[in-house]
Amino acid sequence: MKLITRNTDYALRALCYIAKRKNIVAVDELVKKLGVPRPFMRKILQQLNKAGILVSYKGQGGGFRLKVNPEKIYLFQIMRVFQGKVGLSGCFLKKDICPNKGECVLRKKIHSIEADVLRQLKRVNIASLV
Amino acid sequence: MKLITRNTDYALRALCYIAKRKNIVAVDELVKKLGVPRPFMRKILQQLNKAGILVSYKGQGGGFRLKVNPEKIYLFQIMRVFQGKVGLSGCFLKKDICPNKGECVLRKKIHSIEADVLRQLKRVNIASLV
DNA sequence: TGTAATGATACCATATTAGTATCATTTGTC
DNA sequence: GACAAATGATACTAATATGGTATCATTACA
Ligand code: FES
Ligand code: FES
Repeated sequence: MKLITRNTDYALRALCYIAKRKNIVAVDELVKKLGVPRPFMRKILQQLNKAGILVSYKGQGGGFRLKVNPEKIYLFQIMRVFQGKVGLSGCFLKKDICPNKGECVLRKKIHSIEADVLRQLKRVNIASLV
Repeated sequence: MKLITRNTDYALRALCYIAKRKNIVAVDELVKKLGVPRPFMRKILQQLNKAGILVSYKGQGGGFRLKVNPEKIYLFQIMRVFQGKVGLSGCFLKKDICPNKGECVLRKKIHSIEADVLRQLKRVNIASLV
């Protein structure tokens, strides 16, 4: 079981690098510095752009920069982009139409743990990683 | 992203049921009560048996019972049986031989979050779910 | 207008998860 | 002892998620 997948991890490193450089950074530079396969890196950056975390510039001299301050980009956000929402572990029984949902202790406990994990992930920002 | 997979979930429910019944329970009974596919349920129970969480009895009147008190069976253990260790999200860069390992802030942060998740998972026992 | 960059999209490979099928072994009951 | 009722072991299949490639379109600077 892993909390963080590869694309989240790469994304984090890319963001950290871009945050340090404080400038527009092109894919090629990131690829060289981080050793991630170029097409994969491109895809990841494009996703971050779509998610509103990066801003992209096309054409010569183009690349990516952070859209907001690194203090305002949270681990939580990045994970959501690449790994979807946390907390989908609903009732698997009876095709998710469990009548028991309201009182189920298991469900409640798991939810509270998930909530706690989220709270932590929301506290880690890119600035704190640089 | 889901913290808990299906087999962990089924296992938990099965364990809760067995804990309540305080008796030897056969697969057929669990299948009827929980609505989980029979062969899948069997596989799960066998894994729990191997993991030392259940004890099995063969032959007529056979089935499964808890090996230890439900207070001493933790969510953490069950997850480990079906989902492996938590915390494998090491450095994906450079084929896991990152020279940077010692000082990497990202790594440290993630580790501390993982440790926290584990701490919580270790606190939830089957008795508290029944 | 050429070229250096990203955008969009479709595709492929591998791993993990979810589930099935089958036969062997043990054990209580007649 | 024979038989049936249970689990043990193991191998297989299907679906989904992850990790990654390939290709062409679009934009914008020089
Ligand atoms: S049994 Fe359905 S939500 Fe818990
Ligand atoms: S960069 Fe390798 S462990 Fe963080």
